[in-house]
Amino acid sequence: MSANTGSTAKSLAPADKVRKPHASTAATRERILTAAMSVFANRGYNNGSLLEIADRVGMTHAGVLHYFGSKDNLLTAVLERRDESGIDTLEGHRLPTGGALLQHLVNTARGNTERVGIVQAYAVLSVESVTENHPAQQFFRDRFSGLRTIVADALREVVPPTVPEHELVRAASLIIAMMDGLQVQWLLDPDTIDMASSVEIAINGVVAQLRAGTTAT
Amino acid sequence: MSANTGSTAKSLAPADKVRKPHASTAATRERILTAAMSVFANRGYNNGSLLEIADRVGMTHAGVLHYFGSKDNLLTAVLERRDESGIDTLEGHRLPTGGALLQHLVNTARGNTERVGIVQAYAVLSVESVTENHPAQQFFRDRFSGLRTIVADALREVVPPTVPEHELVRAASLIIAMMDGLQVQWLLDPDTIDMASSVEIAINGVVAQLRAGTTAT
DNA sequence: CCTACCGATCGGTAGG
DNA sequence: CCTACCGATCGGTAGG
Repeated sequence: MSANTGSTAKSLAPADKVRKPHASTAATRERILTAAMSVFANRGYNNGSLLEIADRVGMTHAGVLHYFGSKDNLLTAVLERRDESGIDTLEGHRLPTGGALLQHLVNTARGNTERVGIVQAYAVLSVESVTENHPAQQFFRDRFSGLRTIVADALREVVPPTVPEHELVRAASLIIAMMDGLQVQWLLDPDTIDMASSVEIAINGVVAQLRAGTTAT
Repeated sequence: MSANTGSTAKSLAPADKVRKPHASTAATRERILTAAMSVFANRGYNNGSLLEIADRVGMTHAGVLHYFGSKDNLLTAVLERRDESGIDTLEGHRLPTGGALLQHLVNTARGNTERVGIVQAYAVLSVESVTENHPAQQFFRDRFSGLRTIVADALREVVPPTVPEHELVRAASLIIAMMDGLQVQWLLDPDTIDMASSVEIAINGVVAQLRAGTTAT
């Protein structure tokens, strides 16, 4: 309502229409997304409230709904943001392949140590998604499926071509499972879990096992 | 209040007081616990309601509170029940050690395939516990800590004595993390994840790595 | 174990 | 982006 300016992206002809009504809708949406990510991380989706999110941004909960329509939509938007945890970068942006991707996973685990909020958001939301009628269920199903493919592809490049496909996929799911499970232990006990080196050791171990072809009982 | 008797364990003299008012307090508590486990599994703790639990048992939510005092207490009681998932048997009962315990883990993973409810309850509640002020936070911190010790002890028996303690604990945390993470992927995609054989392969891999002493970078 | 009730909170809508 | 409001739900208590 009041005469806000705040130009951010779109270049407008000087005195075009009403001369920038708000502090840029896009920027406000970003602030809401950041707050929402944090609240969902700390409380979970069901237990996190629009009021708490709104308070952090300095508006009412109706204001938040004005920007995202519903709580479900807000969650979806949070999950689809690309800037999140390193492991998420796996999907959107350009990604390394082969050994470089495996190294990227280790780097991600290391970097995640300084991103508790994001780690916790994904840990909490991914598991919460298995509950009834959770709006993020399909998102995480697809995400795990995509991750498995990417990691399996990377493994393929660093092991003998004789290793069968299903072993690559299984190894990939094990690596992803291990990273996710470690995050939970680390969140509960940050001092006794060393995510970075554990992930590194585990990945090296999986690769070594695949190379040795000793994956049977 | 009213004259309850409810003989279940304690042997009472035949015509002692009022002669069986209810269907045994202990039995009712059990029925509530079973319902609560199921509801918490399907909805999580915060989102699961006393009303839904009460409905399954056929009473009002006030009735449930009569037996457990508060929702928090009910959760605690659910978590402390011993009959749950195999991996929980790890704490209470007599347990195998060494290779037999590792085999027990594999059997547990296999058996869990037919206990979706229990698996989901532990998966959901353990991760939900990392959120703010969650009543089960200490429970799961202790649980992970205890599991790490038990698995590390088992590993010690099957690898060379030269393997340092901290590597055993790290390997233990990796095994536990992997099992937990796999459960989430399996819950979302039961057909593409083979928990039993994956766990078996992973444990064998960890042991092989420890024996080979190649756990470094 | 129920009826009755309370205060609190929640997501969403109207309507500007 | 707010005020004002709604219906729904929730955990817990009183008081039997």
